[in-house]
Amino acid sequence: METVTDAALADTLREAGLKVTEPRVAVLSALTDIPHSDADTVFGAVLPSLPGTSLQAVYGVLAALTTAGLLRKIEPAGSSALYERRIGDNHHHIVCTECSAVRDVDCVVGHAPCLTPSDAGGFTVHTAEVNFWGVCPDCQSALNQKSAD
Amino acid sequence: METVTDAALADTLREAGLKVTEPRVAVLSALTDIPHSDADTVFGAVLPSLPGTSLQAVYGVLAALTTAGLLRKIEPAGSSALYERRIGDNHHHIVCTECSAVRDVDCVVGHAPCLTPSDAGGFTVHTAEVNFWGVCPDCQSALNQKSAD
DNA sequence: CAGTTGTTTTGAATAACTCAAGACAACTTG
DNA sequence: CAAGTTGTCTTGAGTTATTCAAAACAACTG
Repeated sequence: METVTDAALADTLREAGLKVTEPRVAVLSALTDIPHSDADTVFGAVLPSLPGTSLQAVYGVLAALTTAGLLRKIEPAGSSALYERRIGDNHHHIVCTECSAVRDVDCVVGHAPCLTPSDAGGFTVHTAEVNFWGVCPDCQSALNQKSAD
Repeated sequence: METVTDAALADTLREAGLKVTEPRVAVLSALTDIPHSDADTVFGAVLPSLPGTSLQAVYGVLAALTTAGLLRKIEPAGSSALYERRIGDNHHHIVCTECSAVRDVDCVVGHAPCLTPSDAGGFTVHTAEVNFWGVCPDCQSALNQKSAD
């Protein structure tokens, strides 16, 4: 089942004008399974299939794929850099303040007034980023349990 | 002129239930003059008036003041943590992608639909954060000049 | 299949930040 | 106004995420 996807991933890489290498396919595959992963998590995910890989290689691949537009890099305050394959739509993220879990949040379509600041102070605005902070369901349960004791 | 402000800053600290110390007053004063400064910049700003200060002391003061609610800590992707005194209003920031300069952006009052995500996926949303990315006037000029050559 | 270009490996270095223990100063109480 | 207590600052070292550089290596081109 991996192989099927791998061919598609290889095509994706080729279309982006990148050489197809094992580490790159592995990283893409890992991020397909576990989005919002940091470099170390990706490294851990690709290690079984690529025993000779190093963390630095993962950093290199992530940087290359991000530059090529295949990955999106997000850097929530307090966390290390996370990567995801979902690109092209400007969706947002919600981060759990308890466990740092990240989840995608769709932007309300055709309804993005925050993307145009009232006064940009002479800046030319290129992109807008929205991050939400809250508590994920799991941590809510945990907190409720604790307060119930 | 500093002394006048210092008394006010001391009061601010006292009102927040914090002990009034020279490093704290100096840090508050520095951030009044140069907002959106990182720890190192603050350190450089307070060093003349407090020759014996260390960077760690600044980190400690910044953390204490942030916890007390006197400072707001912002962590734009790619930059180190920045601090500002403007708190209480949830204004946003625009960061220059060229020089990392930061500027405040007022939120459109009573007009914050982005603060309520369409689907929070079970998360309890506490706060929303909006960051803009663009090019500051200075860097625009620099870029225009370059392309005109 | 050989060559070129670009990628990965290996090793080390950097920067931002944190932790811990003792010295010290600020507010409180008598 | 002096002494005590509490909390802050100083000093020093350590951690983590990330980046840099050079040599070994593999992928696409013709």
